[in-house]
Amino acid sequence: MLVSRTFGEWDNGRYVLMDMSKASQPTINDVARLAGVSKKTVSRVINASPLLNQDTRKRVEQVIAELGYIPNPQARALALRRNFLIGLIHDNPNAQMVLNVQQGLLEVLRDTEFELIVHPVDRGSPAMLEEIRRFLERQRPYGIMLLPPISENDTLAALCRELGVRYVRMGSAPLDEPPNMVASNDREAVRGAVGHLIEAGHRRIGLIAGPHGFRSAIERQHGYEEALEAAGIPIQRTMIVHGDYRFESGMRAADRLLDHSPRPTAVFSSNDEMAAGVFHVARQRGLSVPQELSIIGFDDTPIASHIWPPLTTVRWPIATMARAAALKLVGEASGKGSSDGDASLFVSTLIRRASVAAPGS
Amino acid sequence: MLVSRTFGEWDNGRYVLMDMSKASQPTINDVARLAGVSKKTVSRVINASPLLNQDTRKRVEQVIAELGYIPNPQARALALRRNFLIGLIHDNPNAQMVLNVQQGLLEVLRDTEFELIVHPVDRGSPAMLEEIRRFLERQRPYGIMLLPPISENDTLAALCRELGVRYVRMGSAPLDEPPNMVASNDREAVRGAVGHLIEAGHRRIGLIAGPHGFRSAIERQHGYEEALEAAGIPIQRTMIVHGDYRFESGMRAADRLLDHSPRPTAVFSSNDEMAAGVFHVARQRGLSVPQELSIIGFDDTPIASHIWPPLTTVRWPIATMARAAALKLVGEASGKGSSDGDASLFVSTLIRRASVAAPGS
DNA sequence: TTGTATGCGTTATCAT
DNA sequence: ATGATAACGCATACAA
Repeated sequence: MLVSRTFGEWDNGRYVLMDMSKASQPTINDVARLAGVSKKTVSRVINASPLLNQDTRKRVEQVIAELGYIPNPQARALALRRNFLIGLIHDNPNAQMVLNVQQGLLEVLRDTEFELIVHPVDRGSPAMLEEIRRFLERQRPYGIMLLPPISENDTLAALCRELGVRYVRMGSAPLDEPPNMVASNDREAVRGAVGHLIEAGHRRIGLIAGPHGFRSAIERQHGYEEALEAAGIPIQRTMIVHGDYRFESGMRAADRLLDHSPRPTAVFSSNDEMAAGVFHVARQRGLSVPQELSIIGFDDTPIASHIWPPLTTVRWPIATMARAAALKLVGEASGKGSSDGDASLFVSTLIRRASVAAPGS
Repeated sequence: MLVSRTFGEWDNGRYVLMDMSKASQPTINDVARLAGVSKKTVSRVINASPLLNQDTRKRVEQVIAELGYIPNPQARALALRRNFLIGLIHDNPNAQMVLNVQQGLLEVLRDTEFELIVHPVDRGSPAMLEEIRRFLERQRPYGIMLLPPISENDTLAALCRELGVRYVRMGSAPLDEPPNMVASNDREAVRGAVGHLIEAGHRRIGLIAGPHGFRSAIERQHGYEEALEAAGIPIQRTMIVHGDYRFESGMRAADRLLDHSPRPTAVFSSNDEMAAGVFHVARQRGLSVPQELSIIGFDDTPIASHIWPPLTTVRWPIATMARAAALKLVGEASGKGSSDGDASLFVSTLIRRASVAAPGS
């Protein structure tokens, strides 16, 4: 059958459009017929083939515009044997971070033919890897972005390579080859933050570390330890308490730390949410921040600036990292030059607010 | 050509698998040949056709399992002339809400063949509608979810209907037919919250309203007014200040309200973030919360429980609403019964914490 | 109950 | 420079 299914028809040697109100979208066939060329020529126009007569190109483009023709992504994907989907796989680190990543990713993906499909998973579930494998095998995304903490899972990265799926891992330290990674320098950032406390005169500085097994937790703890060592302050194990990155664990950890005597005059918390827990405990104990207790957090989430007093914290350039990751994933494919897409290491900065002061000030 | 491209080949009357390491995925053809049936029969198995010999079904299923065969979604979409994509369109209300929605949506979509593709837009941009139209015409998603505040845009809803795209709007009040809507009862919820303040003895209650033109802002303001009226308290225009749902605007609004004399003894803020701004201003002025100033917020974002004192606020069941929305969108198509999918009205609840007390207590 | 032929909208091959 | 024809992987109409 040579006549388009619904969109138009030949009438007396002339192609006549149907009423478009309910008709399905125009296809490449409709364009071809109206322009009086073959499908392949239209395809060439769409894909910006260089060898093409300027006149025919213009004519075809005109018809495309008139019809409002849009190529069908599914058909394209089938013919090209590759699609234009970027997957975002994460296990709910924190809302602000996930959203910042989505924003950064989409800034690059916008104006390309790529779409972002989000796929949260449940770390902890033993079936997680199988679940991700099914997702990858089914959708065969063009590439995927892995967020911490599951980005630290080397087995997962191996799975991607096995399946031939492009991937970029986001993390607190370089944990893969540059093309497959965007990393912040958590260790150095924390070293600077704790150094800031030391400069302010603090010597008894508590650490609320992240959960065991998290790369970010390890890096940040190392940063803390390096800062103390550099200042010649001995590291006391009792001044290090682990939390799970959640508010309540921050409260528990603060309680443990503040039970010491002499008590610490400052606390570095490995993220803002736990730092907020420290604020609570300080208030319950009648300790004024920052006069009697200085606090620094990590992440610069909204809570850091909304809490009282505003929290000094470490900000890492999440959106920037996400943009870089997107460029690594679709850089060539989308024509967007990877001018700065080669960057894979990003510096975090200390945001100084009101939660730090000299001890006993 | 009758022989599979890469996956296996006929050898001496027997179908032999190739080395799978680098081969592309098995297709329906491979399954058909290995099982000794036609493609159509395999297709019937996949789509759970009722008229099918149990033996052949089992045999085919076995082969499918052995091969790890997964139907290609793009090919399916092309043949079925409909895909399995659900779009989430929003203009970044707040991170927690977007993420909660995603979570609720995906809870339903999990185990179905649907995937979620997120598409933030820029309200304010005059090209927004055209941008969304392009997205819809290109991807032709099976359905889309619209988040406030753009969900309130009737032109957008009309666009969906014009394009024949299923949609569900999420909002602060019923703004569409039940099948196309999930709504919370903001007005009633705020009435209750402000009623709570009145019961505690407050008579001078300030309102920080949301931005003009937002349905949620209007509903919440109505709730405030209804509560005052019910208690016979005259509504003073000077006790109502508009913000833009952001922290800083909450501070500005609080400054305006607290400049009054006599000053209000309580403030209802139309969201938590602005309420946090009120906390800041109160602290700057040396006003203790809740003794000298009671505060209630809206949303129950993490900040509400992390701030000091913990904020009394209104929690609306976002994830539940998102689940209901997902059921409305894919209910029949996914086989998931719409047992409670018919619900389109959801009740919010007042979460009582420590930011409310009797005036002057 | 199962198979054959054909279509979905696009791109690739190989002509011309 | 352009076109005819055959994929791509799956589903439907119609036979058998």
